[in-house]
Amino acid sequence: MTKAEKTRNFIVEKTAPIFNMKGYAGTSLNDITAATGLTKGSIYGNFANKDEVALVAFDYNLKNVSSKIDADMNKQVSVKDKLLVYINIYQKFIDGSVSEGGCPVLNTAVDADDTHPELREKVLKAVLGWKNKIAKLVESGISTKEINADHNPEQVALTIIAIIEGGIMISRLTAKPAHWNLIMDSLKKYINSLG
Amino acid sequence: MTKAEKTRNFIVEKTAPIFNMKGYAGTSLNDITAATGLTKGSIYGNFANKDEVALVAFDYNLKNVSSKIDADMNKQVSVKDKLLVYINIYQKFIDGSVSEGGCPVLNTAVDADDTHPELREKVLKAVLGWKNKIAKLVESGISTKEINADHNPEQVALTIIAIIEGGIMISRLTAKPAHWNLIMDSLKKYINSLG
DNA sequence: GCAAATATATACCAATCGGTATATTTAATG
DNA sequence: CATTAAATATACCGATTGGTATATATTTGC
Repeated sequence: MTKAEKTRNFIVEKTAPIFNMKGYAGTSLNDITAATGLTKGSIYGNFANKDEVALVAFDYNLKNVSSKIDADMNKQVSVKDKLLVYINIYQKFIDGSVSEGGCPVLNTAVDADDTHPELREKVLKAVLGWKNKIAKLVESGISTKEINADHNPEQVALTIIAIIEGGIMISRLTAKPAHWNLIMDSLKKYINSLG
Repeated sequence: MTKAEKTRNFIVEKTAPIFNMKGYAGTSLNDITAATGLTKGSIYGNFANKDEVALVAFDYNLKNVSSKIDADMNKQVSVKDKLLVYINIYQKFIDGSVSEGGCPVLNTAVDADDTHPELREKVLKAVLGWKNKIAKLVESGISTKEINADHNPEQVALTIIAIIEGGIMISRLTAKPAHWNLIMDSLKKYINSLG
């Protein structure tokens, strides 16, 4: 790994939490230089512009989530246990012990929806990929009779994502872990009702 | 209504959709003057600063939602029918036929969570009030035997809000009405399963 | 260790940011 | 209609915005 690649990674690591907390418009180049200790010249030597930093930072934040989910999910065998992994992982996104600022999918979707087409496209792909992942999981559960065949895999996927993301919004806003627990209890019941 | 009050309302009406779409940091004073056709002097003659415009704009956006919900809810008699009102109302927030930029609660919660304490406080109160409203509705449903007594009213309230807000995030991002319909179908099943 | 290539810092740019003092216009009141 | 009070526009402020040209360090490959 060359020096520039290291610096690029360093910049992304340091700025990704800021973009996740403050959003695209709310994050200034001054924030970026302050967080990295580098100068503007150094930032622009490694990135074309602020947009590129934001786009790569989103990828970083997303991978931070998905890699943890994949790792924990691979430890589980049943479809239902795999789905329940989300509950434990996302809990860490509320207290900030994993990624500061909460879920990057929710944050970026709301932030970029009407303002930043490129960023919007990235988070759109992330949500659709997430949806397909859960849907295929449900399909495999149906084929092994673990899940009742009368369930629509896409609907199950969208419902799970909605509860998680809505739950994150509420729990981070109210800062009450009890709220998260109650919502996740509903999600557990929903997942267990699938078959 | 004096001239200044009219102008104040005018400014709020014109800027509220912008704050809802672009967020606090993303909305500039240039946006405000462009949307109103007024000058900066006129804006600052009616508001102390950008913050005050944003705070009043949030109140306006919130009332825009809640008044419509209250009106439709009063037409319904059963608790379950009252809860189902949310589905029809919020559908209009996705295609933009009511408030541009989607749900102000979701937008402001995500936007202001880590950045704007005053705005955060406002949306926090809105969510807690919403939660209490649904919880009391569920309690009354339990007392009339319409809803099974083994349900936790607060949990039901939080779950409904989470599904709605998560559903809005997904549906606005993917721009697929089918996604909203599938998620709301799950919400209908959930509400109907209450008793 | 030396040269070439790369990476970082300095100093600057025009544009825009939120905000304000003051002049001018408009509206309310006798 | 005249006077006063309120509302709006003009012109400006310093600070900050994202971005760049160029000089200076720092690596890298030989």
